[in-house]
Amino acid sequence: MATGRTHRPATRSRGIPEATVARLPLYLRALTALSERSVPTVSSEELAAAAGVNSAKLRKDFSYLGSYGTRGVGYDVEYLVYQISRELGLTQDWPVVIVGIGNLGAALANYGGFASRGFRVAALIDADPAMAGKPVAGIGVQHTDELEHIIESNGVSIGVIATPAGAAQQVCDRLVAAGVTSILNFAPTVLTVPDGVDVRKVDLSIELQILAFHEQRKAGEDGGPDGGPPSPAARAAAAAVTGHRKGPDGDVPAVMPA
Amino acid sequence: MATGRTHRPATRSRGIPEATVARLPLYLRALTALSERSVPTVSSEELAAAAGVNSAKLRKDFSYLGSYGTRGVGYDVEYLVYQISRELGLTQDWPVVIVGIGNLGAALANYGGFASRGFRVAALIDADPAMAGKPVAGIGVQHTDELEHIIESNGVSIGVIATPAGAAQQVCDRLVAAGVTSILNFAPTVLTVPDGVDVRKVDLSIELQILAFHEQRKAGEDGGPDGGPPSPAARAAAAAVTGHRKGPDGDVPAVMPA
DNA sequence: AAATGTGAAAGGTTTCACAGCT
DNA sequence: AGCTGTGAAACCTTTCACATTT
Repeated sequence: MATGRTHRPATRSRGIPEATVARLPLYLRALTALSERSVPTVSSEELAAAAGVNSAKLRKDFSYLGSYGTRGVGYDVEYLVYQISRELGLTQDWPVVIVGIGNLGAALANYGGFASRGFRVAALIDADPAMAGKPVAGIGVQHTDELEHIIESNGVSIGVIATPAGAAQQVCDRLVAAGVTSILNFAPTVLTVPDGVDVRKVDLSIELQILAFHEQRKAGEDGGPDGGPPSPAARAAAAAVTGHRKGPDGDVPAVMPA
Repeated sequence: MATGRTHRPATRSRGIPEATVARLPLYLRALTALSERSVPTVSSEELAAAAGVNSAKLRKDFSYLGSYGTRGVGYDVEYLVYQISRELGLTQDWPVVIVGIGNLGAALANYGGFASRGFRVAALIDADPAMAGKPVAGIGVQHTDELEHIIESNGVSIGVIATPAGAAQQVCDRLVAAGVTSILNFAPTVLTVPDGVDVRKVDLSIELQILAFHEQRKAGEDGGPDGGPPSPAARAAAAAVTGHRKGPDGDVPAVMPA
């Protein structure tokens, strides 16, 4: 127990696969661009190319939403924009709070992608009293003390955490207690949340590490049959190598009590 | 043709599944924290809890790396830190360039996660001549003209794109032409790259949209058996609703010519 | 003729459950 | 007794290929 969950089993009622849901925003973006050029219809082949996927996948994805295309013709751009927006819940607008207005928080606040498309930055919150009142992206920063009040009076259900790792779990707990049920976490920590709360994580150093893995493989590729078995040899020797780096991952690591 | 690729088929030689690779950094972070507390060994159960996964998955993941545990005991923390670091290629250091030193680029430059663990910010690059020479995170910003020179003279193989969407493909092309083979893309655009180049994408608005989808489902859940079939009804009516929003996704959308 | 929508096959990932080692 | 390592089962995702519709 106590481990909580991580995703959701899948989706309820209409059962759209999670992998499909994750691609809908991609399609929507490509469609929006087409819509602005007043392109009336698009084939699965064209749209797939614009979204960076293959057409069979796209058609399968759309088939979960319903039959919105016309055989021999393609998809009506405006209609699809509407259907996907609705499916994603973007026809209503979602007030969002951003907690932690450091470099990253400020960047997020200024990011246009929030403002357009259904999301509205309802408040910026920071623990530093010196930040209070300062305008960032045209919005005054409020102190953490106000957190519960802000969430409740604005009916916020989506929170963005851009604090140092050490503060993230605390902030998360307060957000959840105040009624937030979806969290986008930029802090390099595993958040523990009750059932029914969704967490998505964006982690820069993880992405870089994945790239490094593949990069290493590429390098080894022309170097002959190296990169072979890990050779479970000198344990003692290896153990000595490690040595503590201070500040393991940018901020306080704060691993679960568990 | 022209569509390029997106991931890699899987992995070469040792064949570690992609899903496992994506979790190694998570394990590494948890292990590093344990290492700092001088915890000598850890069970799959404990480590899994700290990393936010279940223990069967963790054991399966580790089994692809080799047999690094001791039955009845658990895993040696230091030894595992070393093995995972090595597997991820973090025992060498990777010079990285960040292109686009706006709000986000500056946040990335200041993010400690880069500096620690094998990544070194070799240069910050921006197209704005007014930025040139300004120190950000203790590093002087250089002009885009220098890009090729910087890449080549530093042997950079990993690039981070934090430019507006409209500039991203151009920057990407130049990075690739200069020798970069791994790209972390923060711009909300699909990048087209030649085979052999890896791209990973971090997209704030996509993450938010996925959260909104689930959030919407939650709301419908107590409202009875609503959120039912999409009801493929009035197309004309729906199409009228859309209407262009200016600035579709924060920045110039720049969809592929394709 | 062109392009969708979809069963069925193939491939990948997670979970189970237990044999095997310490 | 305790915990790892792993085949086998269950599940999810992608791709194939083609019947169906306009």
